Amino acid sequence: MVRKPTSKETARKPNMREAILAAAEELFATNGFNAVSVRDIAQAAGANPGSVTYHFKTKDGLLLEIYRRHCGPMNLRRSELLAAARRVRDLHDRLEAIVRAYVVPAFTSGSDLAGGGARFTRLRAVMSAEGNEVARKIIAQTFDDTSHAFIDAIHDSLPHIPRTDIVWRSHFLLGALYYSLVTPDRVSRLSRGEADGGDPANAIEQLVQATVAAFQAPALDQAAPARRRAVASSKT
Amino acid sequence: MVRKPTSKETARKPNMREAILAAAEELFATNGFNAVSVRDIAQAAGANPGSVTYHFKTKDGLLLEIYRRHCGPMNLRRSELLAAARRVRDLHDRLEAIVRAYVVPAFTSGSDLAGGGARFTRLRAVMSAEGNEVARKIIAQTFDDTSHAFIDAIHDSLPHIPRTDIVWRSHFLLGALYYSLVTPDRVSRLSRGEADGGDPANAIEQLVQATVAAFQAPALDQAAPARRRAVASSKT
DNA sequence: ATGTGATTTGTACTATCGTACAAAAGATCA
DNA sequence: TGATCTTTTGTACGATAGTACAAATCACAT
Repeated sequence: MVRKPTSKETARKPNMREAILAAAEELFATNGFNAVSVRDIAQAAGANPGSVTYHFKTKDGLLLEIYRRHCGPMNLRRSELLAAARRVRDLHDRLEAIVRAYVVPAFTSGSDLAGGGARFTRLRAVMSAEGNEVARKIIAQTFDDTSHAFIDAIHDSLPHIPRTDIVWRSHFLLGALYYSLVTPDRVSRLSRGEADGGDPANAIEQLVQATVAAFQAPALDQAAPARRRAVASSKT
Repeated sequence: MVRKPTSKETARKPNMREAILAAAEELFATNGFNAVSVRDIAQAAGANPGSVTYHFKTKDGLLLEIYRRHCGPMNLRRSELLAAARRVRDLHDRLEAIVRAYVVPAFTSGSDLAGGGARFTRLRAVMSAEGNEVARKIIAQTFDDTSHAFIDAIHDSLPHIPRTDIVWRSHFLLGALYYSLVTPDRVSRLSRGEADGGDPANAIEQLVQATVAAFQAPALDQAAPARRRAVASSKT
């Protein structure tokens, strides 16, 4: 007995469910979790508030489903790009390729693309800032593997830099990445219109170039982090 | 007629007002604006909910007062440090001093210190992520001058780098700074306990060193940002 | 001591929150 | 067509939100 894919076991009318997910993603990403009500989401999706409860049971459940929808494909894409990057021979080129593999999927603009997309990355940034519990749990258990893989890859291409420094610098990378997606207008404002903070290609190039240089910075001596030669010499 | 400073025109009992401000700052910085209720703040400060209304009128007014309290002193401190940094002769040392002047006040741990402090910086990070309107307004009109001063100073010490690139990189710096204060535990986790993400001195050194290197990265050619030499060929 | 203005308390009001649930509507197949 | 299941709607409930306000309390000058 062959079941038709259109009827029972999947949703009969997936449009509304998808519309709610998209609306919630957009609203959460721009306003935070607590500032957005279920009614706001329903209205933005052209649905009834009760429909949200029907599909996702709770507001937390809705957020959880957004994460479930994106995490897998995004990590897969990153893994593919990372594997390709690791095959680059030249160490400097490899480093740049690795950084690019980390950054590019986060900036994908496609709405339903497997890359995850800028909107989902921005959502993660906002949830992380709000200390959202649901997000914190799913992030730690989903992204840490990927993060370790990237850190290891970077470490391989920069053997003389201690792992600790690489962790810090990749942390800075993620922070810069998040912030670029959260307030792109600030770049436009501070550059007096000369740069478009909202242009993904621009942001990616700037971020990759700056980050590669940051990774290549000399290692910090662990023992005495406070005493550094540079600033003490002439003034201060 | 000489008025005594202790009585009428100031608050008679500033303790409670200060306690409310401190509690609100702490709660907003860790949970976001909307997740924290006036009653939560009052309870944390050992005060009555009505007391918050009395001193600050509205919840927005409370947030506004927190910003008013910190912005002035923090920018003053940064200006002092920046002025000192600009007097450094060696260009590389000067760059490091400038970055340090930007970073250090943001990490100050003192509770009522003029530096502004890590808690206030974290608050700004969270408000920025939430797209808080009150914060957005006061930030744009208070911090942009300082940001421009730093950008100009960095530009002076790196004349061959276009201003646009410097804007981007200082944007990344702020993002990294924010993120380090928002989720310091992530550093500890990813480094498997080898680094303490919560240690301000450590974070400052790592951030300064990585950022100086990022600023010193070669300039991006504005015309063709997509085509870069590094990744296409085998060597640089 | 007492009056006076500044603060704190207690409480209440209205709005909105997340969620539940019964009824209506739509779809699918015998 | 009618039976049955899924989805959508409409509405309601209890909890909690921000804020207002009168009464109580406090600190201090006279």
